[in-house]
Amino acid sequence: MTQSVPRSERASTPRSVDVARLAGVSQKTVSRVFNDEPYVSADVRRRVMAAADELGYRLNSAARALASGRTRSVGVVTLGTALYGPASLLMGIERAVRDAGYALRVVNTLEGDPAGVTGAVESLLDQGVDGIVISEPIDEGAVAVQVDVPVIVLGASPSFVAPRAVTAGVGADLLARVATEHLLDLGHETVHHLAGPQRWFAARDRLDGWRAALAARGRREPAVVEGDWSAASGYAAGRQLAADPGVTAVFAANDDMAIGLIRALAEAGRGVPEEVSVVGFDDIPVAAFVTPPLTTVRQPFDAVAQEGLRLLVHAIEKPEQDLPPANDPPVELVVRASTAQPRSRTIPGRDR
Amino acid sequence: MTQSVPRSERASTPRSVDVARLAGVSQKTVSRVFNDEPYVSADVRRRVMAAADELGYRLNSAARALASGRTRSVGVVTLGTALYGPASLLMGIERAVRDAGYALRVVNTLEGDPAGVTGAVESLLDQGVDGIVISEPIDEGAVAVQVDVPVIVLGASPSFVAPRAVTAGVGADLLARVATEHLLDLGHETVHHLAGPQRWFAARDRLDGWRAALAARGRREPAVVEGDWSAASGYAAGRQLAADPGVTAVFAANDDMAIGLIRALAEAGRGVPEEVSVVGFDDIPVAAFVTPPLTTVRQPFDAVAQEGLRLLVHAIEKPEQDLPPANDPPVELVVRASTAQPRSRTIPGRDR
DNA sequence: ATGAAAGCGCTAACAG
DNA sequence: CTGTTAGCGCTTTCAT
Repeated sequence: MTQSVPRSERASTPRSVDVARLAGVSQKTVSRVFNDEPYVSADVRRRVMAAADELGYRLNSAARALASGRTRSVGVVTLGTALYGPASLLMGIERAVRDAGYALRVVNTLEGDPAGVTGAVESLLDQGVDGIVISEPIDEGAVAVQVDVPVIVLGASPSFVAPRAVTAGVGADLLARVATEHLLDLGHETVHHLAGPQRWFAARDRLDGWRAALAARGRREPAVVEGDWSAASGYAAGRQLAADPGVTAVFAANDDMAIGLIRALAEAGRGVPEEVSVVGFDDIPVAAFVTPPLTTVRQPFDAVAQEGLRLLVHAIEKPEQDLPPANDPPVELVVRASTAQPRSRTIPGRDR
Repeated sequence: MTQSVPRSERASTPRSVDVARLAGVSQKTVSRVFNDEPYVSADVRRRVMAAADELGYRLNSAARALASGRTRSVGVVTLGTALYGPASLLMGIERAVRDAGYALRVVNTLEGDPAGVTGAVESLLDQGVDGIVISEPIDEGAVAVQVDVPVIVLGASPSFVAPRAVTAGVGADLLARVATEHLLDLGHETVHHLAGPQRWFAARDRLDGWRAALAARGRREPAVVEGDWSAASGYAAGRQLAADPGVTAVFAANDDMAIGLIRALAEAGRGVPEEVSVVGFDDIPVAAFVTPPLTTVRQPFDAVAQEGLRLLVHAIEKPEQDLPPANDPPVELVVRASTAQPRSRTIPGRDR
């Protein structure tokens, strides 16, 4: 006999057949109702829903995925840091994914992880996602996997390559350009740059924007100082920059570094903004409340996430169509008290 | 004829039968190899792996989940904020989940979301997770769903109820107690508290710890000022507290609020730490670099996540066994420059 | 507008 | 140590 109680208890959770039986319809009809398919009379739909409710029925996503070949989920590869930028983007992605009707699976790549992005993507593929978001990646060369689902890279330069991959930009270069121009507009001869780690695309973009702004006005390009995003590295850079009297304006690639920088400057007796102006990047929550309140650039994380997801979902659901045009997210410079005109400008008769 | 080409192209991805055929074994053996089951000869294992490699075979997780009844994934419900604390915890959870061999699915509950935690849990259940982590929840009353998988609540007081739910504590009350005692030890008569929003368990725990510390020494308990975690709310609270000359020490429930508070105090001419000592909570990355460097309490996010996951995995994999004892994560007070002895103590010919 | 039948690719249970 | 058989609960395809 094979009629015996199969697997475990069997008294378990209800399946669609149970609902069908109770509603007096076929199992397929239950499926139709739960998938919002057409050709189900309002009455039947109601009866099915009632039966499902009574039983506490829940669609089995594994069975659904197996039968349909789609998991209705997207995976995101993140850097695994609580840094304000990446964390904000992740939250934006979660929201956008959910709004699009997908579930979200997350895999981090720890810095220094040998498997890196490739390993993370692989793990997502094992899980069977319908699409992949790579958030703020660092440069590790191309991803060495055969990826057969659409991939979108958020916040990387378009040079990031992968099959079926598109890029949706934070446009950090533009933002960096705006920050640099603000300093130039105030009258500074040139602007120094406290860059992020150059393995990060996000850091490189900011460097590019800074460079472009200087070049556009024919200004001298000072040597770049590189930090690691941390306030501590900003502090170290600040000690170095404080020693150079030619430094009157610094654009830091993120707010944490800017804060460390300002502290080092202050300790060295070079007040901000009296002697040196500083612009940060991100507009972290405390930026308006540190001393001095930080002029910074705000990134539109939610907009970037939404935009990226729009493209990804399009690629998933309409594979044969071309991608819709990308919309550029808004740019915002928040001017506070850490930037001012250079001294030589405010007190004309030479420097003070 | 049913022999015609079924579903789509069929030239698609390889399945375990394909691997089996190529390796000259049965399909079940392939399954054995991929599940690291015993009783497979080294030779067969090698052949199977080689065949899988050649074909680019990947286990189909949906089929596996359907057949086994387990998804090998855990879901996490988070608050959807980039605040340092919650974001750090999330990263810790991701790591712990992956280390435990599970995949991670994430659902946020936006503050003010009508569906709330219940909706988030529901969505995780729809996705078919094996276990659920609820991270740093806010109080919405009990979760109104029939949950048939283990649930662990991170950073909530044990009063949070749900079927099969256990709590792994951040032990924020203990940490808050340490912070308060530090201030008392410095000689302050009492300590004011700038609390977080009381709907958050995390905020309540800190309040409790503060209260306990005062009570233990028989100190007067000043009125609590409540903020919303933001530096802006800390600033507002600071303006209020600055007006009260009796305030010589404040314990803020997080660093952001502490920073806003310090700014307001400074603007009101009440220097930190000369006139007022301030302790924060979290040790955010910039805490050491703001002015003055912030004395704060560091939460062991990774340890909490690991500990929580250990319990959850135990509950998933050995449902009939009792939970192992919980290990209390380490406590750390980071003393920097925002705290000092009160003036009245340092000036008179008394102490020192 | 509804139903019947046939898998989706894998693991479980039991033989050998 | 290895293979056989029977589903897991749903969607697909094709009838009706």
